[in-house]
Amino acid sequence: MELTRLKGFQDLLGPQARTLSHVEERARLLMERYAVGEIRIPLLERIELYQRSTGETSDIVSKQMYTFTDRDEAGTTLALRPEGTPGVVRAYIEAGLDRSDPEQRFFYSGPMFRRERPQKGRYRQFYQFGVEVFGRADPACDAELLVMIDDLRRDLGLEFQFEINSLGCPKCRPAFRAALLDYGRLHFMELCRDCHERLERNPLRLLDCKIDVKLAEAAPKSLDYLCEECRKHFASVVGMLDAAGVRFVVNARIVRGLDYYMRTTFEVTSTNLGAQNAVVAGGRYDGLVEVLGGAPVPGIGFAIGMERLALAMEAARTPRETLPRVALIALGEAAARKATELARELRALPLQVELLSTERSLKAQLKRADKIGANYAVIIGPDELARAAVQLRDLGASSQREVSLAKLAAELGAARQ
RNA sequence: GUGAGUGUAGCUCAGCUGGCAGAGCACCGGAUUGUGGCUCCGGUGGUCGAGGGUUCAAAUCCCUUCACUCACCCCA
Repeated sequence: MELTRLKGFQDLLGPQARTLSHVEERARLLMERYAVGEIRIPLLERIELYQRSTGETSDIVSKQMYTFTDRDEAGTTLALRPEGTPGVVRAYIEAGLDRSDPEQRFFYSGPMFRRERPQKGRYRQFYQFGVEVFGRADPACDAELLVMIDDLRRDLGLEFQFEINSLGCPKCRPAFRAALLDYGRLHFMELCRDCHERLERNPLRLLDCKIDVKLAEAAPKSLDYLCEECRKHFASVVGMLDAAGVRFVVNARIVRGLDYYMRTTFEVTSTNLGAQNAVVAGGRYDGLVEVLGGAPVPGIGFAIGMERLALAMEAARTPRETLPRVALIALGEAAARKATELARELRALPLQVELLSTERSLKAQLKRADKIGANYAVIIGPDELARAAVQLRDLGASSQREVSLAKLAAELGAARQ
């Protein structure tokens, strides 16, 4: 086969697709309870949107975007969205909400694209479910988002580790950054090769080096450099999380790779996911709306890695209840007509009903019923048709009895319990 | 971009120092005229990832290449 799928792209069949949809359905339900409205935005944007917001130096913008030139005269460069936040902020400003009605909460759900080397839990097209809140600078908002994630976790029956940190604001971050830079230069000879690179590009990243763990742990911490307002904000968030019963740890090494984050940042991980174990990440980005040409409105948000969450679900083997499944077996043309009508009736109960191929033998159809995991087989042939009845077979118990057509729905309805 | 591992039937894999390509599962049929699973019998199914080389002979050895997987980087 030569027309195979692209590297890092995946086909999700049956159960896999189902798990992903299930996670999305639960998240959507939660959004309703948190009064968060939906936003649908394009998959394609001008490249400048990401250059300005995500940051030129970030790996995402500098080497992971799928870009191409449009066919217009100007030759506009377009990019498939590598993340959701910039597009949402753009739409928010474009709708004039930053001026007319700044306090807004949105969620989005859909595919993102990054051209990275794929590995477990990381794909070139991946699905994110994200929430963005605008116009709220108060710590209660930060805490509420984390509580929201904890609610989803509980609803899905999973265990997560929450880690939070504060990166400070434009007032206090420069001092921290400078201290980190000094530290890096002082210990330059002891740093790994990647860290030499990090020192140049993004000193904050020194903190999550996995090689020189001791060196990273001894490095200056942003929490020690917070200004008075940032310190109060962070303490407030911590207090609210405690009060709400969210279990978390403060981890001074949680930094985000994107330029726009400030103050509260967080990362939520799940064990047994392999190396790519971050299922949710986010933080506050108070300057971003302004950077993209809007009013100075604060913002905060997070994104859920949907397939990572789905992987965690599969690993936890969280069972889901499903409707009893009925295989409808018809023998002959007249019976098939009756079965078509019957299927509709049973589905309305509701039951999962699969009408099997009416051209195959009874034996073949029963075999098929077993294969698809049906709980019951309803058999209707010429004899049954004449008596206005069906054979109701319990495939688990291997028992079978004749039931009149009039009573079938009631019988199977009782089986739903 | 870097490193490691793996490519043999639809799936999981065996195949030793080179000598007739195999097993289990799955699929189809039969044993059973309209009764699944269990059992028994039979059957379909192969570019041994691809290309080149060594050899009387290559799935096996050598070279090249491609794909997949995991990890690094980075990130959801």
